[in-house]
Amino acid sequence: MKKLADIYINIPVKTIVHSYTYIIPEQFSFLQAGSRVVVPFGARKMEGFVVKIYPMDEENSDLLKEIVDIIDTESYFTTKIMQTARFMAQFYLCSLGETLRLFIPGKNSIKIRQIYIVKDKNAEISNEEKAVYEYIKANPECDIKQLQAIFKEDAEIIIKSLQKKNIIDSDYAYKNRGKNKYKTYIKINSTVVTTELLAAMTRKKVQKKALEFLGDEKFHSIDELKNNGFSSTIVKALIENNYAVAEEKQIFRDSYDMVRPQELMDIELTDEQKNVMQQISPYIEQGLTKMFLLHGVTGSGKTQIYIEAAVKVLAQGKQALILVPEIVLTGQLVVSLKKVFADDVVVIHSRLTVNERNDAFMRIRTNNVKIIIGARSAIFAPFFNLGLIVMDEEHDASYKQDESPRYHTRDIAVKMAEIYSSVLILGSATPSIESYFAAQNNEYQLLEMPHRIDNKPLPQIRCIDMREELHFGNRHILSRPLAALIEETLQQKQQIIIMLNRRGFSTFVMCRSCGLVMKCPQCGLPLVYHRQNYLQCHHCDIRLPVPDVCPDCQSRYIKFFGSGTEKLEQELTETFPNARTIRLDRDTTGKKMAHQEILQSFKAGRYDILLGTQMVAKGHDIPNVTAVGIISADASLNMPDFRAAERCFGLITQTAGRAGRGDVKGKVIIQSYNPEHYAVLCGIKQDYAAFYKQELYLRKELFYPPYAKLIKLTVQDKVEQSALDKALQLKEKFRKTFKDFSRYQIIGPAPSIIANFRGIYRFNLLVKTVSLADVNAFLRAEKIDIDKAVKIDINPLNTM
DNA sequence: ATTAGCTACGAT
DNA sequence: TCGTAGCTAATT
Repeated sequence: MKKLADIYINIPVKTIVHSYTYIIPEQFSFLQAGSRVVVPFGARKMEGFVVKIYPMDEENSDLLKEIVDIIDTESYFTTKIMQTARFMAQFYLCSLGETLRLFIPGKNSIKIRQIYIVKDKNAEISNEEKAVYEYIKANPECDIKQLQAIFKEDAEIIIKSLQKKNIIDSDYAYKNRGKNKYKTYIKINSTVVTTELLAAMTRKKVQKKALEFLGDEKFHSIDELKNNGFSSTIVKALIENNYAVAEEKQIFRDSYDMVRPQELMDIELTDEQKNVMQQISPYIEQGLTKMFLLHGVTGSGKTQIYIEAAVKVLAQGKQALILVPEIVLTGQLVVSLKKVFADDVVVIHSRLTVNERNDAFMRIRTNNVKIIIGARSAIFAPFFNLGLIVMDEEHDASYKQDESPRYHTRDIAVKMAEIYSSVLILGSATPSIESYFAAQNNEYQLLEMPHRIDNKPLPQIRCIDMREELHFGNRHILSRPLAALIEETLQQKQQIIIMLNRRGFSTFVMCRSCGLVMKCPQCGLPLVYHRQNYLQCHHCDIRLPVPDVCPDCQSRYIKFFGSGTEKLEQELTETFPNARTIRLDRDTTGKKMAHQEILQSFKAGRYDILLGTQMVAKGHDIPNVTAVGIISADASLNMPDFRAAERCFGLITQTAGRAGRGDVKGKVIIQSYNPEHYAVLCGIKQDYAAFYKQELYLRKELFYPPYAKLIKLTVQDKVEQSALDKALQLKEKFRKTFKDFSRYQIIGPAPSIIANFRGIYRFNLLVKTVSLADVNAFLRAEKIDIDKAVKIDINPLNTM
């Protein structure tokens, strides 16, 4: 009897939330849930994911179409992946198709294109259409791109005309996106090549030599033979004479292959580290689900904990996933981990090619690799048996995906720790308020490492009130004390890091005659001036020329205001002409490895001063850095966002933590316009507990996380008023459904930070609730989950 | 995301 | 009255 399959279509569209049912044809009767298939969908063919298989009910089967092809012979999505994807679809209010596609490299397994075929082979064709007709006849799988390349703009018109006359028809062709890479290996055929045979080989000298080389009966690659002086002709002869057998083996592309394992040093753990490991180990050994929050100050040796935990997991024969916020931070970790785990390490991040990613996933799926390092997308790898998830810098905003589905890696990691029965370690020097709160409430077990390794002191921090600097007539970016600290550090041949969290030269451009601020024509945000003489929108990245005169009043009095890293760089080179300065921000790290190279050469001592955006604050360990300057940690305090203080405190603590990692005590200077703000005060004292207490108090007062859960709803429409009206209606419905103001609140509608982007107007509603599930159900009941005019962001990082 | 199908308006 | 652009609804 035939079977049916419920299938989700691989389409990232929120209006399609349910599965579609197809007939499984006889030849594919082996299909299982979790397989990827090709199905007809509307007029097209699409990739689909089988989620359920059941016997066919004869009644309405004639309405159903058949699966046309399969992509996998065995199930691609494991049961555990299915569970994770189901959780995500439920939690983030999107379709299972949308979440499942995250688990395949490149989000599509096949590439589908429309092709044209000749239907009527003997048709009478007019002269102007003849060439196209003949081309399609001669090239059975040609698509619109090929035809356009030859017949230019005529192609489309003629195709339409031919289709209308029923002379040609369209169909869909598809091919696998990933290509496996193979290499030929050969092995001596010992049943044929006996010692007697070798002894009798007098004529084929080179072949004899080659066979002696292959004496160990193991597989050797053709490359290896070539490198040892045996040409491909010899290899061919060996195989033809049946002296050797050949085999194709899949090889895995690995862009980190050049990072070779170094000699392993035995590292003695500190008492703090030992204590932490004692708490973690039992859960790993017994394979239990357990969440830890590892709160360790900068330089306390959290990485060593990750390594030790991974060693323990490997001993259990399981895999360990180590997540870092950004690709660039993988570099250092890869080196540390390769020291210990050699080729058992694989790296995954979004800049890998689809093929590299495919290979990495294959190695993980087949348990060929045990340690997986990666940025947030690595959580979607097909783990064989996952025993440990580490999330380093768990507070970091890059763990949140900014486009649909807007997941937070931490939410998924917590769920996966349950599903895989594994240990989760969230590590940070400045944990997110939510995570620390969860630890206080025993949802996570708190592990504290308050001391630096070897009891190195935390840096000494001084705060400079920039308002006073201005009173003294200092209009520079650098305060006098910071300039003095730089001078002193340079003289001692030590290194300096300076952080200014804004790239570009000036932060806004204004006409001094009429006050017009140059804004992005697409999204309306102020444009930033860059020294290579262009204006750039830091939201949508478009570049515009600098106007000579004001577009409004024609005045030539256009001035640049505010300071970015480019201006800071200029000031530093002017003030310290002998210092070697290097800048690190998104503009200097365009190429794939540039970030790594800049840090490497700074670490190697080829530069004295490293300046840049928050990139300079993250994760690296450079012993000769003894001084750190923070120019604008408090700039974010002026933003109307409830997480502004948390971000400011984190930035100060993280950046200051770069200083004094070697033998000399570090010195840090913070320049501030809000020196009395608690985020700055606690940052200076490096006092997380005090900051947490103060922040928690405010969060409770204002009903923000961790006391409330947030949902941001963005209503968008081409007509401003329609968007606003719709938002107001939604707000009204919410108010009617949730009357308990102490438990359910809705704020807004407020224009989005990019209120008008490409002619679409946006308004935000912010829901604050004690129960995400309740509001979730409400949004489903109101069909907001399938309304393409409303974007839903569960646990948004910013509220604007 | 695509596309088939329908409505409304303009040229013939 | 036909043709086409623009919008909507449906995709098993």
